[in-house]
Amino acid sequence: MPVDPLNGRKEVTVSDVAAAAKVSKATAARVLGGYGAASEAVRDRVQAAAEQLGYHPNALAKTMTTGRSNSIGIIVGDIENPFFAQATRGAADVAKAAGYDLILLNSDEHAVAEENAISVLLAKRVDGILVAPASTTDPSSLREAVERARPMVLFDRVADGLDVDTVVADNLAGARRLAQLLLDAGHRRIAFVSTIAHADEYRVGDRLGSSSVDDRVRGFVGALADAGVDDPARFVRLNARDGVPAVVRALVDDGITAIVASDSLIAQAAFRELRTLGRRIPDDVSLVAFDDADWTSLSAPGITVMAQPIHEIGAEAARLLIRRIAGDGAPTEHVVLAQRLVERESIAPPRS
Amino acid sequence: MPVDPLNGRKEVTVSDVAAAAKVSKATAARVLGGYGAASEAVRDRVQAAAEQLGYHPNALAKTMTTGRSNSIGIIVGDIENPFFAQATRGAADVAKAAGYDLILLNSDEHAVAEENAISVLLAKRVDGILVAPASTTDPSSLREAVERARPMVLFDRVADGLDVDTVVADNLAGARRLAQLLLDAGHRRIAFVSTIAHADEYRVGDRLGSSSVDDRVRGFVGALADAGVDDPARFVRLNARDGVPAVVRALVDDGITAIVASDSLIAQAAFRELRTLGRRIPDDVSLVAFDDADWTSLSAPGITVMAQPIHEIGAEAARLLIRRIAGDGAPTEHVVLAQRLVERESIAPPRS
DNA sequence: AAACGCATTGAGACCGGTCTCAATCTACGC
DNA sequence: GCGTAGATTGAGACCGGTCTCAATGCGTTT
Repeated sequence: MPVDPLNGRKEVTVSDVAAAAKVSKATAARVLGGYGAASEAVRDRVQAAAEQLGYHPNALAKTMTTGRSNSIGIIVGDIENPFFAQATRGAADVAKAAGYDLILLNSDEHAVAEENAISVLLAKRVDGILVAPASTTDPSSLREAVERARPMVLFDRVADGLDVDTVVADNLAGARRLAQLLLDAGHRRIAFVSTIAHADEYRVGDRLGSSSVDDRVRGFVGALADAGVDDPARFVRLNARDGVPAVVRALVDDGITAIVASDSLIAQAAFRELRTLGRRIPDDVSLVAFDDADWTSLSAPGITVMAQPIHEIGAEAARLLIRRIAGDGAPTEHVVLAQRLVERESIAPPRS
Repeated sequence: MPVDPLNGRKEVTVSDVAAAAKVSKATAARVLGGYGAASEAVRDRVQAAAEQLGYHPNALAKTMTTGRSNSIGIIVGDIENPFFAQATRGAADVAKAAGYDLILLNSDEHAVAEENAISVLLAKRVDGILVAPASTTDPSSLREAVERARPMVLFDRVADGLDVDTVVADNLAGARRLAQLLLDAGHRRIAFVSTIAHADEYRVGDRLGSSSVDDRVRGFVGALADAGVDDPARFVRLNARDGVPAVVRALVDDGITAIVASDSLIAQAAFRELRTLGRRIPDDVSLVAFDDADWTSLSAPGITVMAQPIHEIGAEAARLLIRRIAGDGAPTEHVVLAQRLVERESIAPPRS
């Protein structure tokens, strides 16, 4: 009867049950593990002994032999971010239905933390890994898992040069549509705001560090260019992490009449700053955003948003991963899910 | 050189490194595991071989021997709920700093799912478990972990009769204060709305299934009673899960002049319903709530809320758990963290 | 009773690391 | 050179389960 080092308490093993049931360890394991063959008499005896002794399986020992842990690792930027909480929930539900649990790690969108998370998960022999990559352009931290042939699926953003499955929302089309709404309302001075880090001011053709933001910017710029707006890239504001309020203030001072916020946190900060500046939405500045956060329907005015199928992104990523774990060797898939426009009251024609 | 069953790929073991470095398996393990003694020459040789062969540790094998997994299980109602996402983030940060990762499972506030989650976590030999219990009054699903002496800390709610550490917010005081604000504004017909399931209408002395809601109701009722309100229990509405809007409608029809929403989701539904009914906040109905959700500061009017220290609840729970894992045998602790009132514009005197 | 086929069972190896303790090595002091 | 003490090393057991295959048991047919 072994001793549990955490507290000296004993965990009952298959061997203990076997001895009590007067069968071999292998037979007891067959009964308790639910594989192989056992006579009804032996089975009853083993199960009675297991219940009597209080046997509980050790999943680690099982994994040691089978190589299967029934765990899936999931690495998100920050679980506190509603986007990741929802995607994680979607993934968790699909995983749970298939008999997997999730090991959760936050990367804070940093490559070092992401690489460390990958190592931890590989050491724990997870069956597969879901990642919202910290970087689209430098996926080096993800290569280890790929090289060790551990199934991996990326969600929300892709990683350039990595041949793995991906599940993202159609940010290009979503951004085009948001921009088009503003253009249709008569706006020409429309800004796009993101917090993403980028070395310089945005130029057409730049590849941004997050493909979801890159797609949004390209959709935005493309729609403006198609509408004949001169040099639309000058309306793109990146690196806003140090202060969305300041960026919004400068934009308003520059005569911007509409803002596309890359996510709901940015939109929230913009909303607050416009309120502070005494600028009315949408009379003075129209505001639209990605993601249908709760507040966007409760603010006055409600904000027109492009809602992502967040839950489904997580769920689909988990489905793909589980198929890979099961041995699916088909070519990699790149799923692009449609976004849904939610029109509210934050768009009006510019004041001119 | 073993074969990985997931894909036939080989993982390098300590034995492989030992052979390459011409030392025993035990010596190679000492170097790679960072324990015991090894000469500098041997150490260099082993590390070079490990790097050359691409050795990666197997955490499961280590746990088999040490009994320590460096994983903490966390069971929340629903990770998509901002409360749990934030608490989880708080826990994850403390855990990570102490060298632990989190295994996340959702209970959906169901005892069966919670019991299953406990079993999964125990099978995986997590070092400890954090739980937001599905039931305060029936903690049977949690007993297994306690009986098997696995460290456990409850957060957000307690479980009656379970001798484990707990971390909760001071909901009693928070509710008294919210109620007092409304009383001070002149309200006497104040309703408290919760979605919690309860067999009958609330009666003073009833023990509700979630201690956080129970505390809120008791604080609410207590404040009203102290203010001389006759039979305040009649203003408590439970079981609103099937339709906060209908509950709000009925309350308004009954001449209720103020509402205390037990959480921000309920407040949100009430806000929408009042808006739909054409009732102005706070002119017609004052509305206050627990939790400082984003939307409560962006709505018009902003909602006065009692903000919980959510992040800190998760973080403190993880700190207590890590102490227990480390062998702390002190009597159980019951931490009650203060809430913070955030006053906005949702309170006005009743119309009379 | 013997032969055959199938089901059941047990012995032993194995997963990949940690731990214990005796054997061996090394450095130092006399 | 010898003895001693401490450092280093290796052999083997062990964690708790799964897997393989030969041995055994059982039922049926000839």
